[in-house]
Amino acid sequence: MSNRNRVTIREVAERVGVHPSTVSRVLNPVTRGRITPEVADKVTTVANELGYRPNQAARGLRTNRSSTIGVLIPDITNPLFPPIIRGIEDGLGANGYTAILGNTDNVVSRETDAVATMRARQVDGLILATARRDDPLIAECLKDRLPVVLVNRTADTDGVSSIVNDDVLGISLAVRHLKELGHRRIAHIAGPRTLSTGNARREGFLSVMGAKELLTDQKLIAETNAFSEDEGLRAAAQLISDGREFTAIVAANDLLALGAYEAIADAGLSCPGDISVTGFNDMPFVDRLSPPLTTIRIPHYELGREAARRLVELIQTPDSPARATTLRPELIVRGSTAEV
Amino acid sequence: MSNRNRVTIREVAERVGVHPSTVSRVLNPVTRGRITPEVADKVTTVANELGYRPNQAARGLRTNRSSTIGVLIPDITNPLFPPIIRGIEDGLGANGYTAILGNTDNVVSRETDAVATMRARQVDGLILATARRDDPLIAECLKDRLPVVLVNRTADTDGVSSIVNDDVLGISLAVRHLKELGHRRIAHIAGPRTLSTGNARREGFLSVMGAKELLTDQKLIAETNAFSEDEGLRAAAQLISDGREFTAIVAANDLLALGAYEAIADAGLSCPGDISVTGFNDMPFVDRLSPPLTTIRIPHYELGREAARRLVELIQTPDSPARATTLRPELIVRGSTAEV
DNA sequence: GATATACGTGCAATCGTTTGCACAATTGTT
DNA sequence: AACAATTGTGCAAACGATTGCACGTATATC
Repeated sequence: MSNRNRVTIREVAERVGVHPSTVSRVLNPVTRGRITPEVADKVTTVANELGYRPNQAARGLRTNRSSTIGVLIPDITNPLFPPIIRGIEDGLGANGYTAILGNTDNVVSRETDAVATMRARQVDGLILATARRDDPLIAECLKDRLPVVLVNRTADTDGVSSIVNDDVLGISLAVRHLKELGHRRIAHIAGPRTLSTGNARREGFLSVMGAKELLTDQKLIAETNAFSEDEGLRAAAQLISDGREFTAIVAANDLLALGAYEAIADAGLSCPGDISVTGFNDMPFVDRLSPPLTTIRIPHYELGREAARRLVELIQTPDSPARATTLRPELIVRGSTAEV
Repeated sequence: MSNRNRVTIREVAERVGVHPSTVSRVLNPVTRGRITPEVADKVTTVANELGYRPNQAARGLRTNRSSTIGVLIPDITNPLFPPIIRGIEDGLGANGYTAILGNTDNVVSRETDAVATMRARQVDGLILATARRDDPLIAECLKDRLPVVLVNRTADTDGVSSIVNDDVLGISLAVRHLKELGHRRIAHIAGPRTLSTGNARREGFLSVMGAKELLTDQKLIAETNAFSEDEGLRAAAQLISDGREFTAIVAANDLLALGAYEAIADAGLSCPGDISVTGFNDMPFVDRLSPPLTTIRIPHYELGREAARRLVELIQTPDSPARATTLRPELIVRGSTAEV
């Protein structure tokens, strides 16, 4: 359609009686100073009158920048991600960038695919919430000098900036809380080791239990393949049926904790009467469960916001050194934990 | 950066020994038929070898299309929207389009703002989940012949396509269910009249109650200013304190129903023992509340998917007539409703 | 076998901005 | 007062893809 956003820089120039390049310079904050204020004023008023909006495609073609950032997440439907995305979009928007989203469903091929289409769209950078610990995509982006920031998860590759929650601290908050309630034998439902969050929380649990000289016992750690309710149920059921003694479960994630709720009920036990449970993430509505879930609140919005900030910084200063930022989580005590 | 996505159509052409325009024609499905299969094969293989990806900015500049769609939602953090967005993105992606999101927080100025930046980015169309019943933005887009589809909400403006849930049917499912349980005096916590969902559900309630010859009573409808838990609490508390007799509440939305839960508890009553409650939306985790919420499930993903499909159709056939599509909701019976 | 038609490909203009270079006008220097 | 330095603006060439037009060759028509 021809009349859609039709006012160009040339029309503005003609109306004012100057050359298009002058208009361009006026509209670019960096070069505005080089133009006589009088002319500049005239240009800006006419531009506003006509409702001029620079054509991003033309600009992008010339400058090889798109003011667009690709954001990869596993699945927007997972309640973990909306606040992160919101933080990212707010942070990018404040700097004139726009995000385009890609859902990967944790499928590697969809991830490479999404990155390819995003790069075809000349994204100026990438924010990845999908990183696996050994993600080849990251190295590739670094090689091509495409700015990348990891959020929520980190990777083993170095040279890449990441913004993550302090998982070790989070786990230690949970363990300390349980310890204060008198718990000594504490089990852990661990997340997948291939994900940095699963790994870090697992390591955190081991080290905290050791450091605090509480009882750490390999048999009290149940492994899972995914952060899902089903896996939580399976893992907790196994812990219970193994007959090991424990009075509390630290789950690596709220969904795993929900699964644990079910397993406990299935075994005819009660939470927190027989077994206390803690989660991780503080997802929406876990305060409405029965019992309301004691969990670790992650500053998701800030995670996203900080990732955006960091990426913009990286675009403006391409060779600034990689930095791993951790944000502090918070213990939220509710009804799923009680004294022994 | 020069080496980022550096392979152009010209390089492919040189490698094959043909003119760039030939390469372009090969790569465009519409014009591929016009060139010798032999040459075409050579071009495609070389293009693949070199990993050629068309520069979207250049293409967009020339064709005045961006393959980008603007999606406006109130707040991605509201659990209602992620599945809709996912549906939209899947639907758009299947057709080569990419979505850019804008959160408006239901603030009018942010909405106009977001539309402006999106149009500067030459979006090929807009999907609005933010429409108020009298939204001037819609008329403006229609005037400028920018394809628009409304999703989840509809507007009074005509000439615009919309994909919404069948709210009247949804409410009637809830009412019929309650009637079958023996309820006769049923109250309604209505949503804001300025939103089509609030309005339609309210109208639906009135007509169904009338049609079913159950008792409709203006005093049994409590108005709210927003779809929020607080407003639900306030409205339900008022219904209760007014001393009107009723045995069930049909809430226009799950959050309002949650507020009703609180009001019922505050009044020392029990749900469903004293008062049955139904919600609307089937948000995540309402099955984990106590009592688990009986509610109306909206096909959110399909709503989004259908909106994307419709918009693509509208882009391809700009003058196809506007169509209002309603998708059928489903009654999900859980523990918050019981026999009188 | 001559002319008409179709076909495949090349040519070149174009989309709207940005930006290095050039040039004129102004100001400063001695 | 002559020359140098500075300043403000214009000029024109990109960026990479698409597409109407033209042209030469192969095929069809009689």
